[in-house]
Parts: sequence; C-alpha cells; structure tokens
Amino acid sequence: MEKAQDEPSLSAGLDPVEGEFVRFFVQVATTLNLPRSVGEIFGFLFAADEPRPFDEVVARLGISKGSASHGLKFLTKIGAISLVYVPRDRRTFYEAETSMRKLFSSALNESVRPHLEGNARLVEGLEERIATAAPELGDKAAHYRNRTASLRNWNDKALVLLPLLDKLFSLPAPHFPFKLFGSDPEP
Amino acid sequence: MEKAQDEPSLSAGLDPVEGEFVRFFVQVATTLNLPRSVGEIFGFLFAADEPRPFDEVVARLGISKGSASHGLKFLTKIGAISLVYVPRDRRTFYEAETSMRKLFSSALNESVRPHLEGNARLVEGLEERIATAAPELGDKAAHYRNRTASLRNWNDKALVLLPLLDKLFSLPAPHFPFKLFGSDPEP
DNA sequence: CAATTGGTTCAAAAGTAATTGAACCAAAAC
DNA sequence: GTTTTGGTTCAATTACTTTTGAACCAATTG
Repeated sequence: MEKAQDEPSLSAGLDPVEGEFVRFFVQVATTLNLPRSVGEIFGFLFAADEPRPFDEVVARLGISKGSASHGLKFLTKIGAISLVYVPRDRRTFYEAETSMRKLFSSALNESVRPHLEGNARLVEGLEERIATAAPELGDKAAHYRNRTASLRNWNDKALVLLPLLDKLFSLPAPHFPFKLFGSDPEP
Repeated sequence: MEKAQDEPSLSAGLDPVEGEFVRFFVQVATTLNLPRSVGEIFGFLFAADEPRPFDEVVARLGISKGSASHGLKFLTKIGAISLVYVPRDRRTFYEAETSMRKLFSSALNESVRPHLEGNARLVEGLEERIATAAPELGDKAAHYRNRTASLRNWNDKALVLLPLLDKLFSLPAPHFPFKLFGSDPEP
C-alpha cells in the first residue's frame, strides 16, 4: 500500500469544525424532512475547501457505501453538489454548491414550483367536478365555488410570486427595498 | 342511485364534492410531509359550510377517534382550524380557517420563522467554534469563516424577507407590483 | 349516584422510510 | 487475459411514524 501523496488522515473521523458543519446541516436536513445522511454529506462537502472523492465521504463520515451513493446522487439531482473531474484520478470528486442564493433558487424551481403547478391542476379538477354536480348541489354549489375560488386565487398568487421571491434573494447586499408600496414619506 | 342511510360503510360519509376536497388536501398534506389523516380532516372541514363536531369527523371520514383527536389538536395548534362553541351542545365543533392568506401567514410565523431563528443560533455557535479553534486551524480559519459568512448572510436575509413575503401575500388582488425596484419607465 | 356521552391517552400494530452490506458491474491496472 | 478499484443496486434489517382501539377520565344526563 503506497501513498501517492501525503493526505492528512483520509480514513479518520471529522475534525471539530467539520463536525460542527455536519451537525448544522443534519439539523437543516431534519427540518426539511430529508434523510440524516444527506445532511451529513452536504455538511461535509460544504465545509471542505476542495472537492472530495466518494471514498473519503464514506470513510470520514463512517456511513455505508450505499448511503453515500444514494445521498450523493440525490444531492446531485437537486443541484446542491456537483461532480468535479480530477485528472489522473479514477474516482469521482464532489463539491458543494456554496452559494446559498443558487441553492435557494433551485429549491424554489425544482421543489416548490412543481407542487404549485400540480395543485393548480387539482383545483381545476375540483372546479369541474363542482360544475358537473351543480344541479344536485342546489345552493351548496355557490358555497363550494367560493371555497375553490379561494384555493385557486392563493395558488395563482403563489405561482406569480415565485420568480419575484427568487429575485429578492439575489439582491446583492443587506439593503432591501423596504416599504415597497404605499406612501413612503421619506426624504 | 342508492343512498344507504343505515349503512355505516367505509367512505359512505362523503359526498363526491367533499371527497374531492379531501383528496386535494390529502395531496397537499403529503407534499408537506404531514399525516394523511391531517389532510383528510382539514379537507373535510374546509369543504363544510358550517362547523362540524368531533364525532362527525370520525364518522364521515371513517378514521379512529385517536387519529381524529390527534389531527384536530395538531390543526388547532398550527391555527389551521378553530374551536367553535355551539350552545346547548356538549360536543366541540371545529371550523377550518378558509382564508389562505391567514393560513399562509401563520405557517410562515409558526413554522418557518422558528427554524430560521434556530439556524441563526446554530450559525453563531459555529462561528464561535471556529474563532476558538482558529490558532490550530491555520489558514483554514479564513476558509471556514467564509463558509459561515455565507450561511449567516442567507439566513439573515431570509429572516428579513419573511414579513415582506407576508405583506406581498396579503395584497388584495391580482395586480402586483412587478418590477419592484430599478428604473421602471411606466406610464 | 349511576349511566351515558364526548373526548383524550397510550401501548401495540401497521405502514414507511432510511441504512446497511453483500453481490455485482465496468473501467483501469497489471 | 486476470485482478483491482470505484461505484451502483438491491434485498434485508433497522428505525421511525402513523393509525388504531381499548382503557380511561370528566362532564352531563337521568
């Protein structure tokens, strides 16, 4: 067993600061209902200062190859990490997307928008159903239409606001346009 | 067209439109990682035109008293439904909050804000840890500080934007202030 | 006061999701 | 060619969540 280069403890655990990053993202993953292992992997890669290979993820975090494979695929799919090609090394290296803005933006577009669009179709189905059943419904029909109108209105609003939200988050610095609307008696 | 009135069979309790509402909210609950039963209960109450008692929730949805009790408590806690007092009736009645605006707003304040605030404290812990370990970290310290700065910046931004989002959603109608900032050569 | 009714609690059963590890494949090294 | 290495897949175990139902409590009713 030869050592190509003198890497510091590839098979050891995490140093205290890495551990803290991992803990943080495990916590975040938990609140997002994502598997713990996904949080661990992302935390590890987020803390790293350069791309890390598959086997290091496995060894340093002490998780199984199966978990690592699943987690890395998932994170890649949602755009939270990406593959990095390293010449003369057969292994795949991964690095975390460290721009929170991009992470947030892709979460918005990959996760929340599809759901909103799905909801929109379901609401349409609901409206149709009510229209069809209107004769038998009597004066309940009006009530039901009220309810669906509320759903549709909210959902449409949300869909329209998504890109706006995205924009708000990509603003450069901590100077936001407060008091966006309304009279603003400011000098 | 049989209307079994003495048959307490499975989904007999719901008329087609109610069923559709329930289906819709079960779907929503699923995407929010909430129990199916919570979606069912909310859907049923959302479709109703007036408050409904506990035992009707149980009977019409065909779920256990335990589930109903849990689900109603949960929905009450998050402010999605509320208790209604009905004179001369020993039972508790429930009604859904049907204003999507209010639902969204309380979700924001009860669910997402606490997490963001929790994250803020965790990031502070992380920063402290890095400061403490700085001597041993060498030039990695700067790298780690970079990473946490990114986290903190995003989290602070999110906290600041929350109330704004809330405001955006309470705007009356489908006329939003697009192009919020920047030069807007509008008539 | 005993009986009934509305509702809660909790332990066990059923259902889901995550993790593991071994079998496996494919490319590279020998 | 054979062996080694990096990585994927998948069935089985483990861990967790949800639902149920029966026991129970606390008001009300008779």
